Amino acid sequence: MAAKRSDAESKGSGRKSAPPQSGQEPRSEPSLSLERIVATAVDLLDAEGVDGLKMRRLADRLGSGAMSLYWHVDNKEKVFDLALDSVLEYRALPSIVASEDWRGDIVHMLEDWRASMLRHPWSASLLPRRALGPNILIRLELLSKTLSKAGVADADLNAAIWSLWNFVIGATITRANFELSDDDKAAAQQRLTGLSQHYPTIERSRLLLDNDWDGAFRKGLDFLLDGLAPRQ
Amino acid sequence: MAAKRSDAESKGSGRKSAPPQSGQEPRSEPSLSLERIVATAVDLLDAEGVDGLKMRRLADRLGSGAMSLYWHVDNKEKVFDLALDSVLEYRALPSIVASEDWRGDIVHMLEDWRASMLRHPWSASLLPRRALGPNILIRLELLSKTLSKAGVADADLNAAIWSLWNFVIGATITRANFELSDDDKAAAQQRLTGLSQHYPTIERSRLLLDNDWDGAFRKGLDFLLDGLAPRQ
DNA sequence: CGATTGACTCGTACGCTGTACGATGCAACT
DNA sequence: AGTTGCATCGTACAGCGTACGAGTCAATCG
Repeated sequence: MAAKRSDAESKGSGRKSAPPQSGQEPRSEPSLSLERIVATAVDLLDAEGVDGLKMRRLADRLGSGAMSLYWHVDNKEKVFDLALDSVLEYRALPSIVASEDWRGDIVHMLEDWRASMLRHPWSASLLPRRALGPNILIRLELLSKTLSKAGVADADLNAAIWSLWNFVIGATITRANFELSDDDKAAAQQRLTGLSQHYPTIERSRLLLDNDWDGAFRKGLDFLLDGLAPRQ
Repeated sequence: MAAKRSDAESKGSGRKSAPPQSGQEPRSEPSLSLERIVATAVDLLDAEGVDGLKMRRLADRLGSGAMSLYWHVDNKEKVFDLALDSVLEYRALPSIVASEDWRGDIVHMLEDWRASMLRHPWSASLLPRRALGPNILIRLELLSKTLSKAGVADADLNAAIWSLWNFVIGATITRANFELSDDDKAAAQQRLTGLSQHYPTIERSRLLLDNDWDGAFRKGLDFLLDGLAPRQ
């Protein structure tokens, strides 16, 4: 019977109960809400990783029964979608609309993007496999507008955007997952040393150990941007 | 009691029964083997995706009971590791050792890498989250050696390798997942059209629809390689 | 030769998962 | 007072990974 919620659009809004007009509480707020569920899901994901998000555990944290969540959310998949997009919000610099420094604008947005995902290491691997939420679309729109302004030809525009997307995604996923397992890294290098006749070069350069992710990200980004629209 | 198998090293080998010396079968071959399990797992993954790989279903395909698999394999995770690495094998061009065309060698290897993963769309998203198997290490070794030969400074070598890694990973994951859902893409673009006041630029360029993945990959790769070691 | 061993397979069972279904409570409106 | 609709929860079910122990069969040993 009950028609369920299922706002469909975006993550927020939807609370319908009007604020109290007079002094006292007219209705006790429902204890659950989409916002609270999503925020708690993010916390749980941060703490336990993708595999650690279980509906029962999420409900426990919220102090509710597992099935209560399904009033606010269609299924577990949607929880991932909402948690993901909620983490990707971007407030563009106010300067950005009229900025002459298109390159700085792009670098700022992409570094913020990467930083946001690294703050929630589960998010990067989720992003390419799920629907594009509004927050990520805003970033793409900004990218498109800025590159266009920078003089990238219309014919190259989409390729340019996807190149930057690919680079950011790849860099962040890799960084997030390597970061989580220092022991494994050491073990891998150890194993490498034992097999140094097979992999002499990467063994010598200690590829698996001392990698300057942040530096490599900036460098690669510069290479890419140079190629896309050479600095004059 | 039984000490189990658990070869630990690599994917292959391990079969111990000697071939028949005389005319007739000396022992009936065990019906299961690591090779057969891994090959069947790859098939199942190709057909049903990551979520479709269940131990029981894998056993069904092999005509065995589910628990028989655990004699050959520690757990389900290991099945993923083995399937993944088995799909990343690379036979370098024989020319490559002495080749002067370092750029061609790298492009060839990276395009082959990407093509291998696209043939098994589940593999790309798995790669950055799992241990580095021997086949992927061979590719990294080749990359390192070739870039070194191309004149990349030792100090930049690791950054260069990871930049290429990031780009290939990101491009392949994105392509593999977008490729799987044409309907979703159309729906997204549809939704975009409805909201064109929010995303005018990407709506106009039809970013979500007509994207030349292969072309964008080649372009981005060229930009990156230009930046890493400019053509003389 | 019978007894033993080790490689290999499988049936059963347990705890955990996502979620369908229906019952319940409660505020607001008719 | 009765009805409606929002919100919550208990129970139940099918399916999952896999621990455990029993079973089979060839090779080996005494």
